[in-house]
Amino acid sequence: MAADPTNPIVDRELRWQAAWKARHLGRAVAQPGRSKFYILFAYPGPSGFQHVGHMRGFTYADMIARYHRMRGEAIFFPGGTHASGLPAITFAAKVARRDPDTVEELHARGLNDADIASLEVPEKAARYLGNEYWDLWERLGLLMDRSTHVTTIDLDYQRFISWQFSTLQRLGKLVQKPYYASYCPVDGPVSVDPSETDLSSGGTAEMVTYTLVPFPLEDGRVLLAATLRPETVYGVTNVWLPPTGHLVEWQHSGQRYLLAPAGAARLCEQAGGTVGPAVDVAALHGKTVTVPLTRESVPILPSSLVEPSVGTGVVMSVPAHAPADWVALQELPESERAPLLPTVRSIIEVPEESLNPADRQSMAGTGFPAQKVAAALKVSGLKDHAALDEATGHLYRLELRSGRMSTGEFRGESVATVREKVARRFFPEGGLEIREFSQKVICRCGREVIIRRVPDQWFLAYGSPEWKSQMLEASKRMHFYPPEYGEELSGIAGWFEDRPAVRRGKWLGTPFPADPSWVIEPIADSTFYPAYYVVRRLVAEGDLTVDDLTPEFFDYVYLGQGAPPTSERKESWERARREFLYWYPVDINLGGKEHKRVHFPVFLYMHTALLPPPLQPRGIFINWWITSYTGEKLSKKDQKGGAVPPVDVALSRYGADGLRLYYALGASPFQDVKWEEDQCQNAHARVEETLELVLQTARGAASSDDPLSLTEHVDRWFSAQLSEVIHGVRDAWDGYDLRSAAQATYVTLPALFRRYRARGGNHLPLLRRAGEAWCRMLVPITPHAAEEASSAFGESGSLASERTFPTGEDFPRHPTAIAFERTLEQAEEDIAALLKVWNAPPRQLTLFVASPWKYRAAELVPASIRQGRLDVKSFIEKARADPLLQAHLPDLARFAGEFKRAEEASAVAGLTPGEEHALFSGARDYLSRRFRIPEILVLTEDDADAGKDPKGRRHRAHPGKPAMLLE
RNA sequence: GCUGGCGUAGCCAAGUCCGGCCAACGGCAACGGACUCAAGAUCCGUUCUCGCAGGAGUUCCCAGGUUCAAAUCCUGGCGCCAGCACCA
Repeated sequence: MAADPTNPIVDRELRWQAAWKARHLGRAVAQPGRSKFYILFAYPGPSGFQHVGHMRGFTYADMIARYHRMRGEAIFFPGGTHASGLPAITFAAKVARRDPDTVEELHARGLNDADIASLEVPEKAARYLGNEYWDLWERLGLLMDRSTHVTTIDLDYQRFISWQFSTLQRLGKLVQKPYYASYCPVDGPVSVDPSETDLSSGGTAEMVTYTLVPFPLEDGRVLLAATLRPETVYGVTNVWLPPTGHLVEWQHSGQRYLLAPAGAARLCEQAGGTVGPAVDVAALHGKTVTVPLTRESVPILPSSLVEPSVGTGVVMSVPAHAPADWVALQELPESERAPLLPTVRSIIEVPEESLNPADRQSMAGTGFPAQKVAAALKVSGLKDHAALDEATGHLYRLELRSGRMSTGEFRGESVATVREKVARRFFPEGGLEIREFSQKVICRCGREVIIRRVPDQWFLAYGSPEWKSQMLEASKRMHFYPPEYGEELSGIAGWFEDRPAVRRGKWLGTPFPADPSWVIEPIADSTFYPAYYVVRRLVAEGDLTVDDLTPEFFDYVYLGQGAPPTSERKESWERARREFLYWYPVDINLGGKEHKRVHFPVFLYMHTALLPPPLQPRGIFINWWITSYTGEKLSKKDQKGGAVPPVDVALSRYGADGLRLYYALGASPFQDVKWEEDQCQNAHARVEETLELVLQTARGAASSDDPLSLTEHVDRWFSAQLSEVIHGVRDAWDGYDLRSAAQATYVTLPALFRRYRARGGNHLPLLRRAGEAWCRMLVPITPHAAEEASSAFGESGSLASERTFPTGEDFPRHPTAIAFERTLEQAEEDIAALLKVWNAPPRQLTLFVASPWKYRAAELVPASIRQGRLDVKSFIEKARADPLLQAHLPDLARFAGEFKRAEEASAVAGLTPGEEHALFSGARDYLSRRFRIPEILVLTEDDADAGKDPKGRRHRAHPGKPAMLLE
């Protein structure tokens, strides 16, 4: 990736990045006796070029790491790429077919045709992209340790994964059982997912599982119907077969079943058995079969509703509850229909009160449920597929959600629970099912993808109650950002089941140690890797070799079992063990919200299985996404509402600091943000402004460690505010409240400096100290600007990034100064309000400070508050006893109500009349400038006479709230 | 359907856990002003309604409820988004 050094922003940032590198700031150095901080983000899969959305989380990780570094902790911030599975293969395939966008990107990055051709090899593509990612991270200013860089297809990583799986197997975390996998007869296992890496069509297909229901004929053969609603067997009136064509015999466990050829072929793949002779359907029409459970005899009838390619091509008819069956029944000739009608019966009831208004409409009228729904949705006949499907789906959901059986042995129980119980009755030795895709799935090779039973699939036993509770137990001791995720996790654990751990087929990954014909799947091999980063660094530095990475080595390093093999390896092995114990556990694992359901739970599962409690992870941080205007997760192709620039373009426009501030300031991390380039532009401008403002404070006095002695009000106020803001920023960082930290540092502080200047403040040593603190506060979010500012202060010997974060302790606090200033601010608001309704340009403003007796009265207010309100009676009592107030009793009654508000101001401020007068007198120039009022007078209520105040406004004055006269 | 999340002024987005300090942080955009020959940048101000005196009225998806007091708590409704299994 070519960064353009002629761009001044880029140039500045490259310079500081080089400086960090020269001082090895990203390098993880264990410092025994000092606390450490291990943070990582879920490594990305090398599936293409990264965009501004990906960088959001990565940048948060760096901000947090940088803050911890400034708290004096040793930092471990590694990174890698996850090439296992399909991403690299997908990318290599795009290169191989010379996808125009991909080729253009590669050319733009300076690759020639030969380079591009080499990327057709997935492993090479993965390594190339991995390096690109790292370059990009460094350009963003992330201070990471590049010696940890690993790709999951590296040999050493595979050694590690191999150990992980042998160990899991030893611990009994792997179990073998049958599994139904999508499978191409030519290419073997394929993945059915919307990205269609393996497919030419059908990526959105879902796997549908039908229950099989046996209907014995008199001759012993069994018609095999397929259904999604086995509980409706109690309402069967007949069996449907296609009008023409043939069925085949399927012989399985000693039975002769009859079903359509497509279904028989599927069952052979999924359950075994063999296909026997064909049988013409016409020979079956009119015969009778026995309904299971009810033992009734019902006829076999032809109907065009049967689709031979779906299910078994045999359908059990339940006219009362299946709209299609009802309609088919109506379309039968009268001679066949008449005898059937009396047998139609409802077997499921939906209580009236569980219907919502829409349901109620569809279930209006009389008749059977299927009849009513078909009528409500205006189903015109069997050919009216759209309406029929809708009617079927509607009734299916309604009865599943709220229906109860009204007949049979499960009478009164809910449909949802009865469904499975009934299915088990048909085949006591274990239910027969047939699985198929909801739409045709075609492999890249052109063959149709089928579902095949894999009898000996290995699973990770996440469903195991002990393992599950171990995992949840560990999660209770963790910190989650946002905290709600902790709660959510126990919900996720509720449905988390065993997951396939390995598979056969073409994808990248580590061979399964127990049987190398399997490859370990990509989630299982990407959740314990934080442990490997520690070792990887030592391999990269040459302290360890790939040959060292034996199972015994990992037992020794991670589990503390065994001993180094030879005396010359002893030291290296021991060092690896020490480093691991130093850096572990993981303090924060950060990832996008897509990882909530799989990656993070498995990350915890793996750690609880393999490591003792003290080494369990301490925290998980989840960031939401940058989305496009349509609310979709952002991708480069989705550019509605404005083009999304590639990261390097965004970097040259807004700088790394601009982007970083955008991420931090735009929204809380726990919220999707719509991509708006204006916001970036603004963030960039704000960085430059802030830098400029900091640089201004650099001029003047030299640095000094002496305590500041402040005598002027504005200086005291400024110092006190700084102390408050800095403490607030520290608190925000401690809670990883990035947005508040950013807002205080880049919005509140600049405003504070401006007001200080506007109020005439110019205490150089104070400004100097404030500027130095500010520089360091800029480091976590905008590190390049921070270095630039810091160097302007002439601080040498160290970089801002290696200093400590300000504590605010060296700014004297003056609580009353803040309250005084607030009094002034309140007066400013009042003046502004007056000016708003004042037409002419103002000539003069007179401020009247309240009479001393009002201050005295205000002091009595707090003692007279009853249930949050001023109790006027007791207030007057108290005043009556005070000599100063006796003369003003009538006024007191009039002002009592208003005192409530005015009291707040003066009680906080602790103002005396003299102080208030001095405060406003001192602010005359400032107010005059700010409001463009030529003349400002400050009088007291008592020393003004009626001639100066004809409307008597001066009597509105309260302590802390002067009366005003605008002329 | 299940599970989770969300609905705040023109747009983005804080606040909601722990009710009052909220006409509601911040940003964008727009408008006015300063500066300028001009534009841009920058700075100041305004942007729910009304008001020639610092005030009043009406707001935080909708409808109820609790409370002296609700964007915030409770009940019901409407609407939007994501994940749902091998896909990292």
